[in-house]
Amino acid sequence: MARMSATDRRSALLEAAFRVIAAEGVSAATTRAIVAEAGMSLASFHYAFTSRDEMMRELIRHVIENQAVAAFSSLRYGVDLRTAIRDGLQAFFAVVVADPAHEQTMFELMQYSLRTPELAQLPREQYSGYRNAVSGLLETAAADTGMSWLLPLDDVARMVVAMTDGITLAWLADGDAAAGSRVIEFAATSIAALAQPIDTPSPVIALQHPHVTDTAENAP
Amino acid sequence: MARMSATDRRSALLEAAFRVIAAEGVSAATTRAIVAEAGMSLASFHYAFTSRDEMMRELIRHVIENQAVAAFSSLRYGVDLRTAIRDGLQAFFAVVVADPAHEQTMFELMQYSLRTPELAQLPREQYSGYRNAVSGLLETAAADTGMSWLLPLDDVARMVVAMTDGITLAWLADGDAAAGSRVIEFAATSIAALAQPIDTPSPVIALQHPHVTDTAENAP
DNA sequence: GTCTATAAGGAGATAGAC
DNA sequence: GTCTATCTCCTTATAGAC
Repeated sequence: MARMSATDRRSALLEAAFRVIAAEGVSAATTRAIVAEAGMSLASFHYAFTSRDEMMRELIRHVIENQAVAAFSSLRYGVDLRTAIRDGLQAFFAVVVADPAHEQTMFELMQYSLRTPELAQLPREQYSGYRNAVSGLLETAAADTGMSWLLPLDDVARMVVAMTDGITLAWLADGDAAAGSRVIEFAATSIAALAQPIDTPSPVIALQHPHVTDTAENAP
Repeated sequence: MARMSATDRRSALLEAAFRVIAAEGVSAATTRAIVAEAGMSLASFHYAFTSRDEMMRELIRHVIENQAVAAFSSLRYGVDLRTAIRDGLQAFFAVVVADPAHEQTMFELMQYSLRTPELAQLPREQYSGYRNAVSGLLETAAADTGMSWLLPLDDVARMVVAMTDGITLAWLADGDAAAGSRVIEFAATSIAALAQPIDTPSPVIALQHPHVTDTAENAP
């Protein structure tokens, strides 16, 4: 193999590892399978990384930082809030359906992190990142349509992330994309109902949320 | 080890396997780890099962058939629909929080199934089972409170299952149980809004669901 | 029927030639 | 720097004593 900088070799191996995992799962991502995918010799792997564990840590950190929530960004203007949310969710779902292995890999890497003590806090950062991205979009969407959220923005984002995860997982399980789209239609309505027109003088609290059960946090 | 019938030995090994997976993940569930957990010798494993693969198939079939959705069943009577749904969701979530390893194991076994060609159709049955169980509860809850669903019951169940999956996954990631409970409060309101009083003569379609995007099913 | 001992192969990691 | 060849460990599975 031609000479490559250590940095390039690391990148090439990380990309190869992701492809192997997407195609065959984490358990199939052996060092041998990864170097074969990257077209390198086995020794090159340990020249670039001190161990397979180190590579997995790097891979997970990388995918968490570079997660493409870009799908959401296709916000249309001049539509009502529900339509904006609906479009965003359907666009996200279309990306999932077009590349199911990618989302499945994200779930697998999350499981791997949760099972690896030194990586166990990464999913927390990952979900915090999801919520931040979604919060920004929700804020923009509400502002553009003259609405304001009746709940803390982060909680609305939590609900949106929960819906996308739930719909994605169900689709990975049963492959019924039409049903996923139907659920998105209802979900968009539900989420839009968590906002009210901004020019309403007296805040109308139409939602019931009498009390939140006291449940202690666990120690992840 | 004392004599055991082959059936008892299989059951004991399946339970031991589940415990090992719950504690350390699928990748740690080697035949050696499983027989150690069950207090047997390695040879006993292959006396009960022809291979580790066969044991995993049996384990997954078993957990899918015996999944405890019993948590939902704590339906209170004499309350409104939203409260009934809220109670059910909070009861489910309390079970998850009390035994996180169990839910994590269910997700891991689902991933394993999806990655194993001959088991790849099991998650479909699993989710169909979830929806059937939830549908029954939703039907009862609506009937008891004099309400009727504005959407196909199966679609409402889909939304409930998506919410529970999404909330569970987020909690496994970040351990914020209070946030999970808050989302449940909002979700219960949203889901209850998909029903209307049964004695309303003219059906009031309050929901917007203009059109469902045509998305073809994938081939799982 | 249940065990110990071992076969056969795949894994991560490294030595040492070039 | 990059390779081939190899070390060592751990895996599933089985042979054969009892």
